[in-house]
Amino acid sequence: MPLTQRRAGILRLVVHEYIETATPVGSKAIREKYSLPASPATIRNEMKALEGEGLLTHPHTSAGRVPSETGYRFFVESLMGQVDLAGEEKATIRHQFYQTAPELDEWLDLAAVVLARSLGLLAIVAPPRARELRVRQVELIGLQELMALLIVVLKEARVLKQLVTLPEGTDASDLGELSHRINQRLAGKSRVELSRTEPPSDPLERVVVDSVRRVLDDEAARDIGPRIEGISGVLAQPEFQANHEQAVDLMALMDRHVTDMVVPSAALGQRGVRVVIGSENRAEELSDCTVVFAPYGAEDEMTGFVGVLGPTRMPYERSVASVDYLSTLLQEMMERVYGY
Amino acid sequence: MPLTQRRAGILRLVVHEYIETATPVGSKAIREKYSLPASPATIRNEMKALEGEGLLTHPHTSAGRVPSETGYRFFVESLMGQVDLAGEEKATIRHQFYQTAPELDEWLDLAAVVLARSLGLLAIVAPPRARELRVRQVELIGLQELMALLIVVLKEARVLKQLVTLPEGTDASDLGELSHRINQRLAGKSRVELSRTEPPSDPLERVVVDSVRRVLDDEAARDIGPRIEGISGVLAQPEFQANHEQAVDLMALMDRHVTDMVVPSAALGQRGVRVVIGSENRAEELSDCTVVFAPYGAEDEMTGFVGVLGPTRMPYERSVASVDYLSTLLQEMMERVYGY
DNA sequence: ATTTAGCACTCTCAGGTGGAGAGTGCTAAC
DNA sequence: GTTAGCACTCTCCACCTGAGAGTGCTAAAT
Repeated sequence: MPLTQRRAGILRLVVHEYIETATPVGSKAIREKYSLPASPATIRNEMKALEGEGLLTHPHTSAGRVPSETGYRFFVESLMGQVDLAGEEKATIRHQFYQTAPELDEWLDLAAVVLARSLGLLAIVAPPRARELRVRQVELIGLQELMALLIVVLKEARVLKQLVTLPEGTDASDLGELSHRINQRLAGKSRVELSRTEPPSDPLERVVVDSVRRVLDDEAARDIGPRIEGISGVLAQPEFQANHEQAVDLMALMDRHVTDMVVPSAALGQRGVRVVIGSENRAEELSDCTVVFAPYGAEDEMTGFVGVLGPTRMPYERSVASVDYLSTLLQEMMERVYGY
Repeated sequence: MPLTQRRAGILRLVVHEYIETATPVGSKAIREKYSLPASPATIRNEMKALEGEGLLTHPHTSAGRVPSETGYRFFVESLMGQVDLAGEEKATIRHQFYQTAPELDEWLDLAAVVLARSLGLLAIVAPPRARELRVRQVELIGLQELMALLIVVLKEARVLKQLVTLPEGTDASDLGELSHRINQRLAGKSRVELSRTEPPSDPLERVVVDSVRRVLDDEAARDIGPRIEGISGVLAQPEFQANHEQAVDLMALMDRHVTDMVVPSAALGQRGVRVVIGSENRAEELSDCTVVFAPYGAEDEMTGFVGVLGPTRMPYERSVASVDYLSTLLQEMMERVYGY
C-alpha cells in the first residue's frame, strides 16, 4: 500500500531534519520548524504508522524518530527532490578542472578534493581500469652500460615504464634501431595476443619482448589504488566521534586497499549514480555507512568511478548531485582529451 | 649535572613501561616487574628527583609517573639501546623488496606498508624530489589528428608525459623526425637552462619546446604527495581513542597535504634518523606526537624521506631501527637500479 | 648518609542515585 | 479523523561515594 501524501511528507521531513541535526526528531520539533498544519499528536500517530511500515525507528521509548535503512531507501527512491547542483557551483567546479594540467591524474585528485570538501565525507575516486591493454608504441632508452628504460605507450594513452637489464655485449647505439624492430613486431597487439605470439629468435629482441609482456602483466595485475580524500571530514561526523571503534574499523578497511568491498566492480556496468545504504554494503564495516558512487569512462573498456562514503545519515541529495556531476564531468574531460 | 647510573636506569624503565602499557607507571609496579634491588620508597625518591630534573611528570598527585618531552628526548639521546632490526627481520623485508617489480613507486608503497604494519603507526614515505630536472630524451607520439603525446624522459629516470595540441596542418608522419630535431636541441638541458634558451623559429618546434618547458615547470611545482599508510593503526592508539578531536585534527593535517609541516624539507640535508618529539614539531597539531624520519636518495639532488608518526608515547627503539633500515634499503635499491 | 617501613593523604575511576527534560502512547473529548 | 491532556519511560547530567592506586613525609634502620 502506497503512503498517503501526508505520511510521505512527514517521512521526508524527518529524514531531512535528522540528516541536518543528527539527533532523533520529535513530533513537536518538526511541527514548529516546518509549521505543519497538524498537532503534535497527529504527527505522532503518523510517525507511529511510519514505524509500523518499517520506515522509521525508535532508539528508545522516549526519543524522537530516526529513519531506518528502508526509510532512507524510500527517501532516495521516491522522496528525494530534483538532484542537480546549482549552475553556479557547476561552473566553479568546471572552471577548476580547466585550470589544471590536462592530465587524468590531476583530474582524479581534483575530483576527490572537490567532493570531500563540499560534502564533508570521504571521497573515493578510482582511476579508469582498462579491460585490455594494447601496445601503441615501444621505446628503449639507454641509461647505463647494460641498463635501459623501456617505455610502453598504450593505446589507452597510458605510459608504462620498466627498467631492463640488457644481455652482455649489447651496443647502446643499437637501441634506436632495436626499438624500431620491436615496434614493428608489437605495435597494436593486445596483452592477450602478445602472450600467444611466439618469442623472437634474436636473444636481444626476446629480452625486450619479454619485458614488454611483463610490464603489461604487471599493469594488468596491479591494483591501482583509488584517491581517498576527506578523512578528517568523516571522522568529524558525530557518529564517528561517538563511536571511535567504528572509525578505526572504517579506516582499517581503507588501509586494506580492498576497493571492491566498497564499490564492487560488478556494479560499474550500468551508468548513473548508485546509492548503497547500510547493510546493503558488502563489507560488514560499512553496515552503518552509505556509499554513493557513479562510474565514468568508456563503457566496458575503461571504467573508473567516483564516490563518497559517509554515515547512513548523510546528505543524500547533495551527495547524489555532486557525484553525478563529477562523474559526467570526468567523462567529458576524458572524451575531450583522449577521444573515447 | 649528569644523572647517576641508577637514576638513568629508572628513567629508562619508566619510559619502557609507559610505552608498553600507556598508563602512568608507579614505583611498586616497576619494582616488581623488573625486580629492582630497592624498595618502592627509594624508587619514589629517585622518581621525584627525576621529576625535579624535568624528565618525568605527574598527571596528578596520585598517579604514577609519565615521561615528559625532555624525558623522551633524553631517552632517545642517551638511554636508547642498540637500534638495529633483527637480522631475520631485515632479511624478510629485503626479500619483499626484491619480489616487487623494480619500480620506485612500488618500493615506496612497500616501504610505507612495512612500516605501518610493523609499528602500528602512521607511515609517511615521500618520493625523492629532484632539485633540478634534466632532459634526457624527448619523444612525440601521435594520438589523434592534431593531438600528440609528449614524453619527456628525465636524467633522473623519471618519465613525464603531456598531451600536446599541434598546430593546424601538421603532418603526423613528421613526428618522428620532429622528435629527433627536438632531441638535438634539448637533450641534456636542465629546466633552468631551458628557460634561458631562446625559442626556435619553426612554429611547430616552438610549440613542442614550450610544452617541454611547461611539463618541467609543472613537475617542479607539483607537490608529489607522499604515501600515507596505517591510518587505522594510529587511530587505534589509546591516546587517539581517548581524544577523538585530536585524531580529527591530525587527519585534517594529513588531508591538507602539507608535508613540510610534518617533515621540513630543510631537515633532509643531513643523513641519518631524526626524532622530533612533541612540541618540537612545527605543526601545532603534532604537539602530542612524535615524528621519526630519515632521508634517502642522492644527497642534495634527489632526496625523499621515510618516516613514521605516532603519539609521543611510541616505540622509539623499534621506530628508529625500522626507519633507519628502510631508508638505507631504499637508498640501496635506488643506487642499484638507477645508479646514483 | 642512604635506605626503608609505615601511614596519612590525594586523586581517579566506576558505579549508583536522583531530578530535569524530552518525547511518547493512550484515552477521552472534539 | 484530529486534538488536548496526562501518565509514563528513558536519557542525560550532576553529584556522591567507596575502592584502589600511588604518592609524600616522617621516623627508624642500616
